[in-house]
Amino acid sequence: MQERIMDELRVAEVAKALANPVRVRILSILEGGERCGCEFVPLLGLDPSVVSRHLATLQRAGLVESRRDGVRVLWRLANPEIPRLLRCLEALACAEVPT
Amino acid sequence: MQERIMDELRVAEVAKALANPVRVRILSILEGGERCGCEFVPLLGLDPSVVSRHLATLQRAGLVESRRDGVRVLWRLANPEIPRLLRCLEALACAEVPT
DNA sequence: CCATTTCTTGCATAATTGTGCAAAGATGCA
DNA sequence: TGCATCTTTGCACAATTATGCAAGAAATGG
Repeated sequence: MQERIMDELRVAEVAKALANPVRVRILSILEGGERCGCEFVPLLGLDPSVVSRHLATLQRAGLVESRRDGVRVLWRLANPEIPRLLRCLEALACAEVPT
Repeated sequence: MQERIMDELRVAEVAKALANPVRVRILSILEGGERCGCEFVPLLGLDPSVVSRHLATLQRAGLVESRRDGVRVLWRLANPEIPRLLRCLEALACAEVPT
């Protein structure tokens, strides 16, 4: 019961990290491999500060990891299960036709 | 490219519906089968209006469906893939230990 | 040390979300 | 019709989120 609640909190936390189109896009880009943070700025058309915060949100949720390479920070998916999760969400996103 | 954006919007919409512990709990309860809306009130300890809104949110995302049975409304999962999605999220929720 | 590039943080602001109470709707039954 | 039960909606309020600008921090190279 208590663990149920914790479970649902953590699941909701992960889902919250996915609950934004920009962050979904970031993850799907990272499916292609490691990327420098600055690469996302032109790709997403957002301020660097905004990109930084989205990446931090994904990191807090445990979905991405980073390493520094000189001035740059390189980002990658933190878990090989993430593509499966994205496919799962896409399947439901396409299936949904609520009336 | 355009479809990419639509895709990410819809994925984020579905994720947004999952981005709340109460709604995750509702879905996991519905994994056990159809339930009357009023059953959730004592289970979740929330006002009936709040329960109604959470169910409406899940319905808008295409995750649950309902049918009326007299004065009651019975709810069920709208897609058999939802348990798989929940297991996927749980796996990531447990795996995450961000430092 | 200074300049450059990349990244993060501190505001401020607009928009969204979660909640409960009260009231209104919907349905069935006496 | 009137009542009881279940559900939804209108309103208000607190909390959270997304965004951009400006400023600061980190690393590199001259």
